[in-house]
Amino acid sequence: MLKSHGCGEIRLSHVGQKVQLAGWVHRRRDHGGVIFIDLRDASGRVQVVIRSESIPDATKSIANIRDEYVLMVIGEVHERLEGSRNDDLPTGDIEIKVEEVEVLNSSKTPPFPINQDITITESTRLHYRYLDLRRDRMTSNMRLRHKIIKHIRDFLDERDFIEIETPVLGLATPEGARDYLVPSRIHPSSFYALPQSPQQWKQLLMVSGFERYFQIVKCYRDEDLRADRQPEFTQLDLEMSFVNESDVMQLNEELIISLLEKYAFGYEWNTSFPQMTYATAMEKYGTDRPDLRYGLEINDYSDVFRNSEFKVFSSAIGNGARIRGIVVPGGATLARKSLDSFIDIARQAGAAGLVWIQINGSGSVDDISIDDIKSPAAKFLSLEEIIQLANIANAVRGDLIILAADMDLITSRALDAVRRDAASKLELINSNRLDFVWITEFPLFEWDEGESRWSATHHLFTAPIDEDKKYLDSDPSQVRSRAYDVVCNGQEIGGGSVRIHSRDDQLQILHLLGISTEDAQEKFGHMLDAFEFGAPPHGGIAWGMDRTVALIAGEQDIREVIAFPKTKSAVDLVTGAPAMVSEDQLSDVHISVKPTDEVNSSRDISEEI
RNA sequence: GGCCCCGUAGUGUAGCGGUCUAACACGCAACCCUGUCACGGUUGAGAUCGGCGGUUCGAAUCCGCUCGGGGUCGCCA
Repeated sequence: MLKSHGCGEIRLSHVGQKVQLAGWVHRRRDHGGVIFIDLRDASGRVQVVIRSESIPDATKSIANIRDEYVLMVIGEVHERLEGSRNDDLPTGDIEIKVEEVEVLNSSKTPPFPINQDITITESTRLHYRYLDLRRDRMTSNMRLRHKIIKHIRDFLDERDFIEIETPVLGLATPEGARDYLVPSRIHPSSFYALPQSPQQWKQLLMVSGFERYFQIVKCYRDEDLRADRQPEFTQLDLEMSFVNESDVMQLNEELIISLLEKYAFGYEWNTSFPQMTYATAMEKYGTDRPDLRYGLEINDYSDVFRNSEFKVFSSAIGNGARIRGIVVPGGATLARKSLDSFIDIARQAGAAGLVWIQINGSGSVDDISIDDIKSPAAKFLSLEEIIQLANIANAVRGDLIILAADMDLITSRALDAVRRDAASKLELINSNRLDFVWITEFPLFEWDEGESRWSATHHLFTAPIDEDKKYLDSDPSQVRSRAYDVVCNGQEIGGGSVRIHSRDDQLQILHLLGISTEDAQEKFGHMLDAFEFGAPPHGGIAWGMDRTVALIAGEQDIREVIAFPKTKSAVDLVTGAPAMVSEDQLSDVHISVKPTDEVNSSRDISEEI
């Protein structure tokens, strides 16, 4: 080893010892005759002091040392002089008096500062990701990620789970996300698909009798990216036999809480997670991943307007719509601009518009006069209606009521969007909270307008709730599933279900999804066959590890907890992947590529960043 | 694929039709400095404003296209 200690390990107890350290120059302070260098390595930082008089022949080369140079130093640990300690540094009580210095490598001036936490353009960071990862923020995120993953492995190991690796090269499946394909060299015209998740393998492992399996594993989906979505991402995949939903939920709840207790500093959370049905979530929050850190619940105010003179509302109700809305406490002070932006947001979500009502003045809402009301619909609404509305809504003066009239699907989307925007505008979000909730009883199917057929909401191995099986033939929309999602602060971080384990039941679902027996046998024959050999009842869950780590790290973007993430257009800026390959490589895998006019020479920019 | 935001020295920003031969901070270079820790001081170099085209007497500033980054909808079982 080129070092006897880590820079960050040295303490008062080492005073008097001779140590050999190696690391990077984090910062230097050159005072002429004495140079202070904060030397950084993976363990932390320590101040080393170089006096020209103690190393006379190296004086010149030492003066040339710059940030990010790699040094090896030998010296004695000294207690710092009174008054020159640094309380911000764990090693701040001591310093190293250098006797020998060796420059192991020099460094160009980095493209962005390593020793400061400042905002840098995403593309520059990604291009020089190896330097970005030197920065404290990324270093601590990576270490946190490691700790979390290790904790999960230990936790599950203690509970008799075993981690089993499953294939990366697999069979493309219909349904679900677009697959990443890998051409086969040995079998012309045939392709593997990268796994969207090890779903089928883990179910087969249950048939094999392992009973408790998990895997921390990369999954791949060729879909468009988001701040919380990468084309390759990491799942904690887990499956258990002889369980029902509550067994899986309870175990995972324990796991999450044990993680939070250890790593989620500065946050508060519920010690047991509430459960909410999908129907309730949609009714109260307009979404299946509600953010419970604030109120602003959606309510139904149709009764107030059933016979209203305001035809926009009353006729909508006549056409089967409902009037739903939220009360924004203190919203009466919001400026017109904010109110207009709510309308924009609602329109983007597909609503025709919104009606907002601000209630001003003081005193009981029962004494509201028309002068207290500010609303574009003021002249269409009667005072009685507004008073009735305020009472039902528990609104007080100073509040804002936002109403939307449409079919539930539309009002849910619109009010969800407005609710989130209002919460952030009025700063109602307590950022110290982690509010977890289980969402249950999802619909098993959703109607796919584009393809005019039913598709699986969760995935096609999810079991229906027993009492709803009677609707499978008559009205699939009525069938609820035994699926559950873990949602935290408005973000889905995991989801799972109790699975189907009988061949007949599975075939029935496949048929309902429009998959013929023949296709079913071709694409899912292995599952159907396996179910005939004593498949145990089983269920499981998969968590988005990137999202989980980001949540605990307090990061909004999963890129911040992934060492080498891809850009929004799925490009790796470090290596430039994806890129064209040689004709030889293509011919090996029996592929000929369509000539493209604009064979992108788009990689040019990466050189000059 | 739709909509939206961003792109100015190495980095982060300012400038948003003429006074910009582009400003500020950090960084960088040189010199000075033996106790600093975002060290300090003096001096200096460095961008033609992502690219292309257009409007205009005149463009970093307006318009179009394009490239790149990001957000969002679709999509993501």
